[in-house]
Amino acid sequence: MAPRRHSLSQTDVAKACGLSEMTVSRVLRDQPGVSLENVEKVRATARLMGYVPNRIAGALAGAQVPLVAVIVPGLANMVFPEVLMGLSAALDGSHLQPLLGLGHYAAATEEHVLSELLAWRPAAVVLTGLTHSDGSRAMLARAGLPVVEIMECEGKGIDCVVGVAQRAAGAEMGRAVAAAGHRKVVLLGSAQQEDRRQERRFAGFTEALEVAGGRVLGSVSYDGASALPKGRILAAQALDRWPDLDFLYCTNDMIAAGALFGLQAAGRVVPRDVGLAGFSGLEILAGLSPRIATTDTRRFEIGERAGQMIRARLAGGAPGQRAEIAARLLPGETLRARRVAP
Amino acid sequence: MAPRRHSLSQTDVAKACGLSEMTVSRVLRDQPGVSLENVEKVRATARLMGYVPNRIAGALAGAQVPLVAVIVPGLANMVFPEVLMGLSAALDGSHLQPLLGLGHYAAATEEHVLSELLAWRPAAVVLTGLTHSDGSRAMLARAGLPVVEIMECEGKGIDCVVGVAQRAAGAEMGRAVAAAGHRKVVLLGSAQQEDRRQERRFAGFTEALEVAGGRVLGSVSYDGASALPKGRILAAQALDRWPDLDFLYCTNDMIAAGALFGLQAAGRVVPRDVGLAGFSGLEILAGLSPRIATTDTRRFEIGERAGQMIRARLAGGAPGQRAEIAARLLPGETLRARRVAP
DNA sequence: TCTAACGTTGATAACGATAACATATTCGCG
DNA sequence: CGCGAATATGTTATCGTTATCAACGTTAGA
Repeated sequence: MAPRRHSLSQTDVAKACGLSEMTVSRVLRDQPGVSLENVEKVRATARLMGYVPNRIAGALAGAQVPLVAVIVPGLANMVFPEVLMGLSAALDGSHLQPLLGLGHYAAATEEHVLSELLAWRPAAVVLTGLTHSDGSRAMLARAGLPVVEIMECEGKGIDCVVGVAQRAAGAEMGRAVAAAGHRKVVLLGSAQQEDRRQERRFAGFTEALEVAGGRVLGSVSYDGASALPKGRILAAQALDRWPDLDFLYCTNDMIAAGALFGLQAAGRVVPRDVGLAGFSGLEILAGLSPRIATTDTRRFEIGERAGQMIRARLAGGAPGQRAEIAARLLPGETLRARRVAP
Repeated sequence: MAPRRHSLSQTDVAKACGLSEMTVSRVLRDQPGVSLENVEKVRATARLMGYVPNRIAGALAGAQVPLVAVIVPGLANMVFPEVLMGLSAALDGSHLQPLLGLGHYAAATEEHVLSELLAWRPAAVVLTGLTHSDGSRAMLARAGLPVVEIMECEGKGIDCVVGVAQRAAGAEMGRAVAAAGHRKVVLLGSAQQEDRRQERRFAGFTEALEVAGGRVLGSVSYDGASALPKGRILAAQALDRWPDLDFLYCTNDMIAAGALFGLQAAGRVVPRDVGLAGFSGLEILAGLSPRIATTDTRRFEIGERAGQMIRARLAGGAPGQRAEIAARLLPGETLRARRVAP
């Protein structure tokens, strides 16, 4: 209707109340030191006028910008959406808003996106993984704000770290696989560069397996997005190359599900002939039969914990906090019986 | 190291170059009218100093806040993550950043989140669906900014609308199902309140099916998140109640995949005894066998188109744009042969 | 009665950028 | 050679809020 030239400012509310802007500001931020009478008058007037405070102006004037920059590599596979839900849940109630950037699994892109997000002078930053470009590190050092690195927790972080111990998770699965009597394992991995997490997991797995008398015959990997058909193809390749394998350890559940179909198509009975395990605990596959062995990495909790850490840091908490979320082994039905006959 | 009192402003860069702030500002925004010599000097100095512009200040001074408020109901099922990826792709290259809010499938929450996001005075808003509370509508009217409503496109929007025609998509599947010779159909739906989209889709499906001689026997529905086990349970319930059904039309692919397993567990051959179809075209299930008939709703494109519309509107384009993304029927292998014997 | 302390309010100056206008400087052309 | 146009730069005011400090009225204690 009317030309929305200057969109209803605190000044307007102040005038309408016959009070100063400062008093209005105090009321709207729940600061103490305003008479009850005026608190109510301001609240009522603001609501009546439909006034929404301008955080841009508030941020410029105030000490802190209530924004959290979040950079995740992508949203293609439910892992990071779940993290975001956890983060969002933890941030609810504070006035902090997540500002989302996608790093596309490349440190160079991450650096570019980071500079774009830091331009907002956010109160805190959430990054994925512990590997970042020198440029990114320099920017973060200059900005001097709370940083939370999520997903991994092996290695030195910039500030706070929340993640699952990939190596330990891999090792736990390695022990379980060996204990179930599997001996000749092939790894189904992603060819994604810079995937330290998979690397660590596979390393821990391999070591634990070998200690227990098993052996990794080799690995095959895919590139591109993970999806069922990829797993099927990889399983076929693995069977072709190592016909006597008796276990497939897959880098994620989607690949594992595809591999399951691939094994069945090749006439192998799971887990009698060949067992398999995935990683992530994607709820989406919870109903498959047989239930695939996997490691639940509790992504919602990771996001939630990250959010809590940020709030703690902004409330004056100490830097350098670390939280290790314990990954949970879900044995499912694709490992052989736990105990081999004596 | 040094106390980060005032975090490196344009003024500092200007001083270092021996130029005015205005010239620096112009260079950093790629505005014309600065000598090549000074452009390079400013760029070099800014990079050297590690200067990152402050968008908060820029936004307050300038006409427009380069932020897009995006409210999606949730991130639990890949639909909205895919939309976000499309949106993010379309926004790349502009300086627009998405500011994310979760509406949790409730109009009241949406309204609250909307007011929180509008406090940032974003340049545009993206909302899900065409159903919003009066409060939300009032706020948007007052704000007077470009609004894009996504996913649905049947009905009147606030401003721009991008979506698939749910009714038409349902009808297309209805015709295909009837043409494939299926006659006795049960609907597997979600009990989610406020799901207009499913409602329209089922209505279009039912009508087209009946025109072609088929019949909907009834429907069963679930609540909570959609997942494979739910589909399996629903399929069992449906078989129990209508033993002679010969088709299941499911509200999404996850449910359909579960239903497929449920049917197989009950000894029905798909599609000979019972056919089925899902909805969404979740890439994640692309490798299942038999490939499930579905409707690809092209969510990435929806997000992308929304982003393009926003950029067009902000560049002075006309309001009220509408884009209908054509849903794509993917017949898969769970419909009977297209032609029944003559 | 006077002063100190408190509780409440308001005036003023930032915050860091940009819009709009003003001011050199250079160039072309009659 | 001088004038207008174009180019390049600088000056000033402003965006809407909050920090800071000053000022007010009131009450309690000396």
